[in-house]
Amino acid sequence: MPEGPSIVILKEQAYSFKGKKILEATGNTTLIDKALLVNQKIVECKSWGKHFLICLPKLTLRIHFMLFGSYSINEQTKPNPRLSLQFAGGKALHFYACSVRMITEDLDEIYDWSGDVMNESWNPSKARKKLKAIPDTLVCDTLLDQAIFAGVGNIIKNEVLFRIRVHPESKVGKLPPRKLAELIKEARLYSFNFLEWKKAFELRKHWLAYTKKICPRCNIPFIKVPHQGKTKRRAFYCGNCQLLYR
DNA sequence: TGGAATGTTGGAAC
DNA sequence: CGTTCCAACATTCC
Repeated sequence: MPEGPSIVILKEQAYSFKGKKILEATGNTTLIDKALLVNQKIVECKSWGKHFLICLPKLTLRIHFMLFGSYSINEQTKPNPRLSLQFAGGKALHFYACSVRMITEDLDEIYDWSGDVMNESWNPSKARKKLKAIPDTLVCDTLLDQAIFAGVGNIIKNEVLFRIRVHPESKVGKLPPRKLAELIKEARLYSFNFLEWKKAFELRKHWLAYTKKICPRCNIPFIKVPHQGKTKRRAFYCGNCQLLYR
């Protein structure tokens, strides 16, 4: 559930709770004072990268699903929610196995919306500038850097690199300008494809690289690296058609 | 059925 | 003192 597009889906589902008052807040979270939430109205629902944000008049709830987190709407589908918010008419939001935090600062001070690949104010030139500053970093690590590509996760990383035919262990500073531009463009483009496929419950069938064994372009076995780069995440790539720049 | 995985943090270690 | 490494968190699937 964790990559950026999935959080956008949640945000859109949560829009129907805007203007509704929290009647009760329960759950096993210890990091927030649940009493502060009661009788507060949801003013807005936002997302930044993998963060889901529920805005109340005086504070914002930040939900991060980590690796295992999940949610359900209205019906509680699992035991021991981390946080449950009850509304009138039996409506509810339930969050499981996630990190819940309270934000009291102005969101615009904390979040650079232009760094979120799913955001309408996504700024490719800023991403390019950030990448130029870290030329020796492996591209696989740059895609997972939330300060550059907020919302991109390991599935998107593998798919983007396959699409643009770049070996994950290429140094970002060695990419020709056109490839660098492609990297930035595809990070956003693929994320929106991911969003549409996920909405249609057909995400997996569109995977070309992630968890795949054979390269669909070359028909030869993919290389699988269990813990690649500084981020130590799974990599699936073709040693033939994904070029190594170094 | 043990191990690994769509992720991040915080503190130890160097 | 800055950087790097690793355990911890906690659920689901194969």
